[in-house]
Amino acid sequence: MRDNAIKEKNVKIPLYVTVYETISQWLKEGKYKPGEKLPGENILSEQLNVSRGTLRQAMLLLQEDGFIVNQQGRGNIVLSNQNLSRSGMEKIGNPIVDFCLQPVDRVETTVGFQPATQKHQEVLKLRPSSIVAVINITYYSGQTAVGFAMVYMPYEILDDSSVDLENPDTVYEFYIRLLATGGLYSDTKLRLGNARERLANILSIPEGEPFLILEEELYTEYDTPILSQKLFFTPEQHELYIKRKNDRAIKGAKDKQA
Amino acid sequence: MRDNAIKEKNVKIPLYVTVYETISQWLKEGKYKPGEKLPGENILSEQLNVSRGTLRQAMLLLQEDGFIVNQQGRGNIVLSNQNLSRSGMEKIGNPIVDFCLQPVDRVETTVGFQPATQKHQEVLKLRPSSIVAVINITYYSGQTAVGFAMVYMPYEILDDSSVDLENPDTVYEFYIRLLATGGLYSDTKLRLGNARERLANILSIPEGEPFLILEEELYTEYDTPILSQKLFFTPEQHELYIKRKNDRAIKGAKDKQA
DNA sequence: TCGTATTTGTACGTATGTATT
DNA sequence: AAATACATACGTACAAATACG
Repeated sequence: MRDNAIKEKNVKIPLYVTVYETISQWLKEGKYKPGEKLPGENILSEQLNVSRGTLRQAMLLLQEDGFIVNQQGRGNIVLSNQNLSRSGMEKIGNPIVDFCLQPVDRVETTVGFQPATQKHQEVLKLRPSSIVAVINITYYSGQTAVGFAMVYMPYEILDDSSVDLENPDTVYEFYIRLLATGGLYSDTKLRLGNARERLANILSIPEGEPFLILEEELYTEYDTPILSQKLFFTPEQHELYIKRKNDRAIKGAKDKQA
Repeated sequence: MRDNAIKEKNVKIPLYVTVYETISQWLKEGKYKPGEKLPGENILSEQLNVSRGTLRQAMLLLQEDGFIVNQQGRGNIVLSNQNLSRSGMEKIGNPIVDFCLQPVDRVETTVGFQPATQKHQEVLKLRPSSIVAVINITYYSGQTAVGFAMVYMPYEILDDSSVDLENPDTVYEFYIRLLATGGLYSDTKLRLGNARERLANILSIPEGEPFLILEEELYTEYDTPILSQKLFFTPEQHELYIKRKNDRAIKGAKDKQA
């Protein structure tokens, strides 16, 4: 395998990723069933012609994906948890679409620009003279609106990306691709609100009816703010899923609270 | 430092954890400020008298905690993000208490037992003859109830833990400690419900008023179910926070979707 | 119950590749 | 183009936890 990796075109895929893909393939094929133990790391690494260190990097990935757990002295055990279930709110995505009980089959997008308000300057770390793109999106399932989004983004981000700002659909595409970008994180707040006139109209629900509000800011891994948005959606048509998880206690560490 | 690690009492703390603690201490003290680069890995490892591999294990922990990011060719950059903000719904905890706008100053707990229903048998992977502990908890802020929890747990778990089953307060303590245990994960569903008579009474809200319902099952890292619970809480008094995060793209991997 | 074998965890060292400055 | 810095990969050795006879 080491030789293959060298010959392999010029698409530098790390060896441990290849190993990860090989083993996860095995698991999907049922070569090792849930509850079983994988062969020892020494054996596996020999079989795959990689060093044990490289194999262990692959094992780490397999663990993160919930394919296996490992325990010192026991081995690497396959989980049932082929965790096919769709990912939940713990990942960045589009909750209005992802968790809608009805299929969302149409969106309406409008794009506008305005000078950054005081709040935008703070949240998006912009200078006073900056321009902010305002994207409003209404989501429909059939004839009924199931959600509404107000997205604020520094103009520069859209500009740099060579999106056709005249075409709302391309802007929407860009927004969706942005949400799927790796290495982002958010601070998100979820609460319940009561429909005032405007939103009650958009979502076609009676005034005063409750609906869900999600407010969040998105950042890159370097802490650069890239987007601030406010989502409104109907509680009747949405069920949110979350996969919650506790940190695994660091073995030997007394206290990770500090 | 290698010598120290050997002499160090007999509390086997891995060296890389010690290194992690040292560096995170430096960052808290401001030895390196946000935006700055840490010294190179070779230099750092020499300074700390550890191998570069060990240092890199510590760096991994620092990244997971959001202290630094690193980029090939640039270096390890300190983030502003001293991530002091309390953790959100992405971690297992007690949302009724954690996200209540008012301080929760009193809980009332009742404990009962019943044979496992069909649903419990499925969810908690129990045999038909099993017994399930039913824990009901009402949370108060002053005189008003802000939340209510129905917790179902296999009797064996409580039994093994030598909890005084006659004393609801100890059972509550045990439940709270359980939630803080490392290595757990959950499947959680969040939706909105309308108060029927019983809950409307408990939460002292008008019948028909909306409130939040959180249903979840908790598992150990070995996929063993340990608890199933249903939480009800008032939307007016709660704001949920979530830190959402996208997987970091694996460098060189074409497609992790598979 | 007690060793012994097995299996993962930690730590070192070295070499080379690749991205950024 | 060269220097710097992180990324990958190999190999070795021993420690610690678990399983087993």
